[in-house]
Amino acid sequence: METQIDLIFAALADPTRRDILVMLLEDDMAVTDVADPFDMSLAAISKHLGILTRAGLISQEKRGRVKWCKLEPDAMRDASIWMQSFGQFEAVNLDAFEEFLSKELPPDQDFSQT
Amino acid sequence: METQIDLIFAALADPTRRDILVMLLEDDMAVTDVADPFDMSLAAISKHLGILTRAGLISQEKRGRVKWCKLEPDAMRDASIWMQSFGQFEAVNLDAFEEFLSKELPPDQDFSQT
DNA sequence: ATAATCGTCAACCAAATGGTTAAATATGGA
DNA sequence: TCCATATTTAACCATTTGGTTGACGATTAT
Repeated sequence: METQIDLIFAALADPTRRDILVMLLEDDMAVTDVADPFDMSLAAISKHLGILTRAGLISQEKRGRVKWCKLEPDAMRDASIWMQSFGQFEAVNLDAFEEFLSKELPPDQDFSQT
Repeated sequence: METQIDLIFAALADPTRRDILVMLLEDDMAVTDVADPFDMSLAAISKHLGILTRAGLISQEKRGRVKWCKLEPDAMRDASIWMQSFGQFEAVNLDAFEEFLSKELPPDQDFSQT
């Protein structure tokens, strides 16, 4: 079973898809316009957009014959939070702290006479 | 050409590898001990560790016959920063802001007489 | 010296990925 | 109605991915 975070990281792993997200930062875009700067078929871009959509990173809405792509930053936030919370745990990694202490104060050192 | 950030996001896309990273948060571990909780061959875990290593997310050091795996949180930070800076740009997305304004103040409204 | 442990490597496999081209489906405009 | 535009779908292809098993090299223990 593929979780949402699996889909988000997998989507972000491709440079074309990250570029698309950056483009959408500027403004909502039609599929054709998204495809324009890339040296790749429209069908390929359409697939990339499908992957971004399934990951929840963008949404697509059809108005008339053009389908508009819109950034959905909340989805990105989920993965970002995973990483940041990871950093939080890292900050309180007791073992690393203990190792640090053991280097500062070698365990066999005797302070009882000082 | 695969950039470091490609490798990092691809590495994070697999739940087994994310689990391994969480385990390494606790302490450095031998390959065999990393593999233990997983219902998967040692060789498979060895491959996952190789992918994490190439992404720079962990490092491996062989002491005697055991190879120790160690978390390298700096690498994660690169991808985290990509996402966060993305959020920064989003915060100053002028077009979205303009759209917000246009909803609050319909453009054909006439304030000249008030 | 022999045996057990730690880990990788090679060969293989099925499924997923990222691309192509060509045809099909809407929808909009003349 | 007929043509052009916008986008997806289908079929295909090469490569990558995530897993397996079995053999192997290196190290440690008996």
